[in-house]
Amino acid sequence: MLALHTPEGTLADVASTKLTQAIITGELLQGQKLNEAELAERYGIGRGPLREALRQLEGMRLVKRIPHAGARVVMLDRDMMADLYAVREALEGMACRTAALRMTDAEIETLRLLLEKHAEQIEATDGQIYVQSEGDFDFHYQIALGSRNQMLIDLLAGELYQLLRMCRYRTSRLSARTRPALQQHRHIVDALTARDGELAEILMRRHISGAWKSISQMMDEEHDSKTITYPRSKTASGS
Amino acid sequence: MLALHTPEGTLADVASTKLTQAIITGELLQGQKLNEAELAERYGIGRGPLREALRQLEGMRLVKRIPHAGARVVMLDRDMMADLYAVREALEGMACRTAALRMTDAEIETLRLLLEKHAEQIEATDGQIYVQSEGDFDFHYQIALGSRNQMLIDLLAGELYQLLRMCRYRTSRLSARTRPALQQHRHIVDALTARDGELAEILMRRHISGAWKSISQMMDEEHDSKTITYPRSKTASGS
DNA sequence: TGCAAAAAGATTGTCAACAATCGTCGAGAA
DNA sequence: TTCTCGACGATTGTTGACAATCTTTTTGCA
Repeated sequence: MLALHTPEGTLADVASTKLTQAIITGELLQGQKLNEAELAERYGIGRGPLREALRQLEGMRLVKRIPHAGARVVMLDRDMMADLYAVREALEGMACRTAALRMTDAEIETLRLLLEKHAEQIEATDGQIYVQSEGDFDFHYQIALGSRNQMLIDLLAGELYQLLRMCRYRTSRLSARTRPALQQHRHIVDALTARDGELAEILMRRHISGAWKSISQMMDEEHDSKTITYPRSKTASGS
Repeated sequence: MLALHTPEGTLADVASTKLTQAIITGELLQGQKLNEAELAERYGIGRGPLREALRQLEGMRLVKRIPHAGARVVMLDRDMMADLYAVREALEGMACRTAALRMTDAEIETLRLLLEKHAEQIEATDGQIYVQSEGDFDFHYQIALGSRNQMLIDLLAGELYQLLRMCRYRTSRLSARTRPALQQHRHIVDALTARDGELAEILMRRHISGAWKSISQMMDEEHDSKTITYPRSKTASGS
């Protein structure tokens, strides 16, 4: 009983978790075709459970299935990321406003301590850790929990955050705004402490839209240097 | 080639659609155990596709699966409905604000015509149709489409609206606010026409939170008359 | 009589083979 | 040479049987 060989119960759920990880880390590339037989082989399971896992990932918007044509890893292009951040802003803004009313004093205090830990990590690694690590998600996740809205929690934790982590892996070395982000987090906690829901929402929305502006801008620059513009006309795309 | 016998391609997708309908209409009761073999028999398919359909419904939050214990229809209790309406308010408010900027004049005009059709139906049926029918969803769905945010559209159309329709079937005869609702819809279209995103958002949020207050209040009254309070103490609950 | 444990039954999870469908490659005609 | 049609191969969709797990019933003991 040293180590339970499967983190969750069924093979389909295990496969679902592993696939999620593989997609987020980029081990499975964006737009890549997912061959059922090959994946089943790789994870040592039958195609039945694997298909169930794919259906689950489809629900999380990590893969797109087309009947009789197979599943592909979702293409997280710029438009989709923009949509994602817009939805996230609305949802987390609401979470923050609600959390200001419903979180216990103890929970808010825990949040503040969490930020202190983050601050230490930032100093220790000179600004590297905060954004890259999952630490940032802890903060946002704790606030989602604080809203006491189970549907909102599921929505954020189950779907949006997976896509968001996928964004991060793609753009991790682009954005290095760890210190301003931490400062914004601190201000949010202050608003929560003051039980000022409206302010907390505004700060959270600004925090998220700021993050998007930063990422968006960095993508522009990256884009210009590489010039991977998608072919807008069909000028001999074959060769 | 008169009629394609299956609306969608795979059996799993067909089953998914049928199950969704069965759950929403209450043919499958809330909290009811879903026996795989029995359902597969009923729909004339194997258990494989049926299990995939269940996994898909789980993603839509219409059923809750527990490993090795089967799937049950979700319990749409009052708390969950409150959560649902809160999330919906945030999401549709955002959709409305964005739609005010992105919808074409033609689309807004179409919306207005839609409302006129609704008005006729209301007069013809003396206030019955509007809320009960899917007509209301058309309006909200069109605005979601107008946001041009695919993620938001999927979220609303694919998940929240199903649950919402489930609410309706449970509380359809409770709420009869068809005329005020139509009037609110008209004001929203006016705001869209004026391209006033902020006002459009406010009006939509008020519309939705008003709907929830109405439903919530009616549930209270229904509740009091029936007195189905959950047992708060264990006073011989067995008999 | 009441409780606990074990066996029986039912249900879910998994697999491997079969059928249906789609994409591709090549042959033939314009 | 290029387009179309048809056959082949590969992949997905589906099924039924088997294994693992949970639930219920029954039996034995205190």
